[in-house]
Amino acid sequence: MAITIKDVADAAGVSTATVSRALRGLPNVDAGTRERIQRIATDLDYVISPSASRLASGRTGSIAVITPYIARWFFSTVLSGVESVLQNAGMDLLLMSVSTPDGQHRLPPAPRLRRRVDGVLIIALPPHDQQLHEVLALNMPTSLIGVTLEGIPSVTIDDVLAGQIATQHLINLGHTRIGVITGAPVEEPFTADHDRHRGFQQAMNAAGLQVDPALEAYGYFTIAGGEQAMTALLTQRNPPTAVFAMSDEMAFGAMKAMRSHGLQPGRDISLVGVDGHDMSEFLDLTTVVQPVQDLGRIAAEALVGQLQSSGGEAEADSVILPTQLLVRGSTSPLKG
Amino acid sequence: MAITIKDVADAAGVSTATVSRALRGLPNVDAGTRERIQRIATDLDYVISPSASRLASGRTGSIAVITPYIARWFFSTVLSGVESVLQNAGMDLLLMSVSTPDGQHRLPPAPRLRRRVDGVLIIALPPHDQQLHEVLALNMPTSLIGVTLEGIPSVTIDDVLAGQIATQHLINLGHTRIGVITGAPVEEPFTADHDRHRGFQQAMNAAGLQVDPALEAYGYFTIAGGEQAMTALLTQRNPPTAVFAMSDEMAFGAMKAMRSHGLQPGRDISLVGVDGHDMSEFLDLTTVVQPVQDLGRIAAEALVGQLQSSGGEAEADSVILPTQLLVRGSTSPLKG
DNA sequence: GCCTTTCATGTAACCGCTTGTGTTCCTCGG
DNA sequence: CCGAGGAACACAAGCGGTTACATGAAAGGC
Repeated sequence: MAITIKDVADAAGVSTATVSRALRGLPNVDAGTRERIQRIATDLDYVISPSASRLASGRTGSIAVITPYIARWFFSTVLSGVESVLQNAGMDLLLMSVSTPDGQHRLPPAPRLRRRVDGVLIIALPPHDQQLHEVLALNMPTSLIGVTLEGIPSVTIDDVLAGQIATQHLINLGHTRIGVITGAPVEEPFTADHDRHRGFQQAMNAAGLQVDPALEAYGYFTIAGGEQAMTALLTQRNPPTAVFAMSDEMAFGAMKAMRSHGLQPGRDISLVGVDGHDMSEFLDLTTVVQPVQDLGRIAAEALVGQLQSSGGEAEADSVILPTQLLVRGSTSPLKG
Repeated sequence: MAITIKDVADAAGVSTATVSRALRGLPNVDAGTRERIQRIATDLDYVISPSASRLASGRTGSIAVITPYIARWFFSTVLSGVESVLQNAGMDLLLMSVSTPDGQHRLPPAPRLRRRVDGVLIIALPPHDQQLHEVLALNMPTSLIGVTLEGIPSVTIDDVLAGQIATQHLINLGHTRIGVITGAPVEEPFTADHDRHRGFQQAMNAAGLQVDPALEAYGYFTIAGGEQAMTALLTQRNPPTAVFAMSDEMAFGAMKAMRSHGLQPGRDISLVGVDGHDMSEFLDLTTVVQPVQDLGRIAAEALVGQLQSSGGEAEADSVILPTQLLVRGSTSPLKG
């Protein structure tokens, strides 16, 4: 059997209680004793049993990250931000994905959370998602990333603003027939989606421009979806001269569609995305950059902080991180 | 306090032992009793305490996934495959990244593994990586993904073959001056890297072609690295007519470099990658597709299987998954 | 009809740590 | 010189399950 706290205690000639306190840095332990215990623990190659510690203390020292997708750029990038914080905090990161409309059958996450984690981080689940609410009903410390919900701490960007900035950029370039590639149909008012669209409309209205319903298409936040959406826009009787894609990946798809139609992004049609995806630079895509990794990092820090000062209820504050328009070659002034 | 197994036992008028057996599906429990207990447990909204269960049983029901990168395509895609399997198996997935040569300071994973997980999945750590060996020294059930190591179960593709296939494709198209963009310098014989290079050499030799050392460049498996490498190749006095990039992402970078030099992939220079990256179709890149998600899925299945039939030592078998050349527009016959 | 199995369940000893409640021994002010 | 206060530890009762072993009843064999 592996060696236990008892072995350390015996070797040090103290009680297990003292070892426990010494090793965890609690007060009321003589400096010399503590040092000796630490040395002995090291010598004995002692490792605390997390299960025992958790059972006794009631804290699990781990937090769950719930996400609809793992392999998509946005989500994995957020995840990497979260991971770095949790690693530094010495907490375990339990990763679990949830079923998505298009996805396979997955177990709902809520039952697997109870008694298993101290807190939950949820990445971009739509605000009315059932599984999201099941998790919230658990009433454990939770932080949302990329979505806001009344009363729940969250970290996001200002999606309305992002939509405005992108659209305004196109307007500034002289475009008036501006198309938009959104995520999913309105049945699914995914916050980012919805808010960016509002920003789009506000910018258009402010400029006195019409939003032509024929110039809206759904791209479902995927490359393939963006391609289809752009194809739909291009086959209009009167295609747009500029397009706002609500994510870079959809913009990539849109670029492909443009090329298939013999059009060149930035020359024949202007295109702006949102994200600051790794590949956007490579593809010379103008985009509204959001600090994706920071989204995860800051949410994780907030949650860890709340758990550690676990005394009072955390004031459910929502953090809003800044975005930045990055102009590249995919947008250019409207020609003649 | 949350309700415990004791409460269920009392409500059912049986002992906690019976509840434990009934709920876990162990034999020697009357069907009626089991059913009644299950119903009561559900009614009471009972959830087992993982910590208690783990402490008592000695099994943690969780496995760690160790990876150098979380946000890169290959790694997050493997991870998604792993996650789906573990979720179905009802196991917890602990995600931890390790320090990389270029990375920040991170705690070594080995100490955090002991007594905390039942098994470990390691994604593409170089075979001689110190942290890898620290983990292996723990001597717990482990499976490698994307790397092979004598005596350790692993799931990979045949990287030599992948290198051959890619190179042979270029040779078949009539190319003779073939450049190669590898990962890191030989100090770091990352398996995939090294093996793909061997495949490259074998194909070249078999065709009686010279491998010009001047036509080798390091791309470090990143887009930016690929771009630099390609730039280096293009500024040779006698540039290659075709290039084998050992990963799609490096190939993307290479494409960018080519465009910067006014060259078009597939017309002026042929380019083939390895991976089957999401974006490769979009960029019309010829590539050797590997089943990345399956890599993770199969490794996870093997590990879970080993843990469940935990009796005998698992025969440390290495699974090799097939690859497939996907010819697209980035490669074409050598022009007169 | 008696003895051996087999099945269903109970009993209770852990699993390894945390923490509230003592107990001792100093230190210090008055 | 005495009592109060506090620092440094020890004690021991959990935390909530699991599981080896014991028990009793029903079933089966001869």
